[in-house]
Amino acid sequence: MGRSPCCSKEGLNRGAWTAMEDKILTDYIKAHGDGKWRSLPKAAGLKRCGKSCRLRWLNYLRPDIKRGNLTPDEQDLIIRLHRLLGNRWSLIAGRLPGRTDNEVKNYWNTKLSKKSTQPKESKFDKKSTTTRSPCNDHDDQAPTKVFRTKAIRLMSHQVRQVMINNTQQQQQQQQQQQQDDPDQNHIHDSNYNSTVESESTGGSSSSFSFLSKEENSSEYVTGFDIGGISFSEIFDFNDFCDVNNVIKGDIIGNPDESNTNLLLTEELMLENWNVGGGCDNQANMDSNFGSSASFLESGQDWMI
DNA sequence: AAGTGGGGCAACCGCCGAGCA
DNA sequence: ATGCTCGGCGGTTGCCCCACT
Repeated sequence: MGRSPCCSKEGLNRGAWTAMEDKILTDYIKAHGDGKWRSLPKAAGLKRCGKSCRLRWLNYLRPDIKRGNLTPDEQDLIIRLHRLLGNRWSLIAGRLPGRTDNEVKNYWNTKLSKKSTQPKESKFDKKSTTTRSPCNDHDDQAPTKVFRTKAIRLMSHQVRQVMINNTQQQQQQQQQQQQDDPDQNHIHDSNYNSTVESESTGGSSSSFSFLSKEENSSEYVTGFDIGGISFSEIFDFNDFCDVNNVIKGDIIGNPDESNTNLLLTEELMLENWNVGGGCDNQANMDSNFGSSASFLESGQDWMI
């Protein structure tokens, strides 16, 4: 026996929403706010399942929904995030302001999956559950494996701030190297006391630290673990540059600022892809993006 | 003009984890 | 500790439209 349906389907409308239903739902949510999806249909006088109402609101009726074709930049970002995150559409959509997971998913399944190739699984995928790939083009490949989203979200409740430190010596080294070769990919963010060096410079051992919410301490802790998983297992410090790019542009940056930051991140990511050796470095790229996925998961929870 | 196949997209389905009693 | 409810997610389905024959 399967599980019981989320709500009785008897007497409920199904299929496409009418303009009247849309108006009722919109008016109700504007007046009372969303949430309480189970009771909402009855309260609003809709003959719809609560889940259906939620989906309709989130995917279509929300005022901040951005309609229309995805821009080339958005398409490109979807491809890259998909390589990083797998079929975790909600996370990908979360990086595309105004776009819904359903829209991203549909777009991927109908268009981008044909454009994008997935040469190999990322390191990140190894700890994942197995799901069936939605992409028929890859049916002959191993099933896509992805992390379950919520397991990682726990992390964001425990860790509230990311601090990235370098020793003074390292900073001096980097300054020196920057003078020697300004084209190299050094990244410095004084606001967050982070200086991270790209692997193209040889991969120095930049350190980074975290402040826990509980401790609320100014002491930085390195080499901590989360739920028995050492952070060093997730991050490859030598390859941290790419992770930092994501942090700089996407996490620490205000996600609501949308395209400016979004594109900035894209440029940084692309820059490192190129600097890091392009296609020859694909394995590392996948590794790095896999590592950064855990940051992406937590979204603005990382921000203070 | 009618039939057919494919693309695009909205909506549904079932599973999972969090929260709560 | 356990069971239930709820919200959220990814996978899948089915309808509509359009291009092509």
